[in-house]
Amino acid sequence: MYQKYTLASPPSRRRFHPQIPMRQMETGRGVSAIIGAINFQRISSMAEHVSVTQISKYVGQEVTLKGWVYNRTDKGKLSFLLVRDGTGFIQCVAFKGDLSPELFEQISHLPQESSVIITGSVREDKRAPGIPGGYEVGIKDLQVVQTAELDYPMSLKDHGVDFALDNRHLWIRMQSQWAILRVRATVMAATREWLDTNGFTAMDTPILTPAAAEGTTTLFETEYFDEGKAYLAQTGQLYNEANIFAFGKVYCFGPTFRAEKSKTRRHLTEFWMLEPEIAFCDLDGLMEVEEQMITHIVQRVLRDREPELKFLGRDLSKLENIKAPFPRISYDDAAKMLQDLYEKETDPEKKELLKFDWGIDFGAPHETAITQQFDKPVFVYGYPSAVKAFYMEPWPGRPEVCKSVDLLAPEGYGEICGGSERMSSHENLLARIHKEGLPEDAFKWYLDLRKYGSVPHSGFGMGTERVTAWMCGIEHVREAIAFPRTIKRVYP
RNA sequence: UCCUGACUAGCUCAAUCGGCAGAGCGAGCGGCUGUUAACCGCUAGGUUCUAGGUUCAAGUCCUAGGUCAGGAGCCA
Repeated sequence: MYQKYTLASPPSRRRFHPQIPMRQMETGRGVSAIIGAINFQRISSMAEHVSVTQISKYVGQEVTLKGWVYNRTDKGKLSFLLVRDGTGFIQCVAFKGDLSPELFEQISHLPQESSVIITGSVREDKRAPGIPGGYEVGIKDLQVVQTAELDYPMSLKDHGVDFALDNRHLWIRMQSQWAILRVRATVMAATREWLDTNGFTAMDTPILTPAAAEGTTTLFETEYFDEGKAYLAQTGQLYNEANIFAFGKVYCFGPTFRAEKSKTRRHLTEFWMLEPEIAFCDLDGLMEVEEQMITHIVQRVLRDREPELKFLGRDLSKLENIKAPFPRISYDDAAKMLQDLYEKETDPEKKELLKFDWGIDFGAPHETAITQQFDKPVFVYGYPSAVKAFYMEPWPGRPEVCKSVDLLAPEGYGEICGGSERMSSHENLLARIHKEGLPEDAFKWYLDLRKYGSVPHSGFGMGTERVTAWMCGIEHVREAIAFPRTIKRVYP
């Protein structure tokens, strides 16, 4: 089952347009010309231009809003416009008695998505819908910049996934999608803010890379002049390991590409990954960094995006709780926990999904089962080396296990961060590269890092869309990025 | 790549055993001073994914193909 998208749209009527010369209206083919006309002339006698986010500061004052008609409801001598300006949604009310007959007629026939400049007085009114809502503007004047065409496709009520995504360029105007993408922006800003104020240097790592960094995943390939093939980066980590020996603590934050044919609600082929890397840092130190940073992100989203989260119906109490420290369990303990859960499960279908043997990686049902035992994100550390990347430091005294750690978000959101302490010995790394059958030449520079002042160091990757989806309580990561790229979609 | 399912009006969906193609929303026109996806009346809107087949008769049954979704695997 999949959640339907609820979208609002107004009744839309248009009988005449006073700002278009009659001569143009009368020509047969003139309709599209009329609709397409843009009027940006009459911007005089306007009050101060304010944004919807700031509207509470202007109660009792006359202001000007610039935005788009998101919805319209007519009620006799009243016309309610729900106007969005990019920063929020606010109700604007036209009362026939306050306006010229021509202007009221025009307002009460404005099509959805028409661009407008509105002047009016701000008042508090609990009935007024919007984000944040509770305020409305009594219209004194309204200028139509463009009367939108009548066939705006993102209509009211439910839309299927395919239709919504085909119209993603318009869908992002809708309240739910707008709210999600605002949260995303705040997640990203909070991430950078925490890192920048905690001694990290922002480094950009290459997007075009010579070969598979981890030697496992499928990569997007492209021609590279006379040098043969280049590949779109799946991680900046190896470069960041070089960067820390120059800058100590670094991070990269950019697009990442995975050509695997993953087809789930947690995967995109192009997503934005944050990757911090830290010198003189072991696995315990890494977990501290992760929990501090995640705590900061969650608390700042709560502070700055409460109206958006409330609109999305997010249970804020589930997020208010997210504060360091987070519980830490070993892979061994997680395996025991899964065994107990397996034995307790009575539903045969669910029982089958929980089946687990030491040595395998967690599947989605396993992650979900583990995180359901906690009301905070949980660290699972010490995975079997066989299921993790070649560069991870072996656990002292237990070579079959490595110093890796995944951070699993609650409520079934699963892995949001994956990291490890990196192998710091030249000898061990070289041996592992040989064992994996990786080309030693390609890793010469990476091996050099272990020769000239090697230190214990650690780092992790965080999936922006997964964190955003968790913050918003939405089902699928494709809504947590403006233009998602999935196995079946590169349009729009 | 594998498993499962869906495809009918612009959108979301109905259509009983194989028997006249339907509704809500959206669009157009009209009504209403507090609407929240308003409500009420009227109007327009269809190559039922494609190609074959069975049948007096196919949206419905059969075959092949297409598109999309959910899940698995892989990963952040």
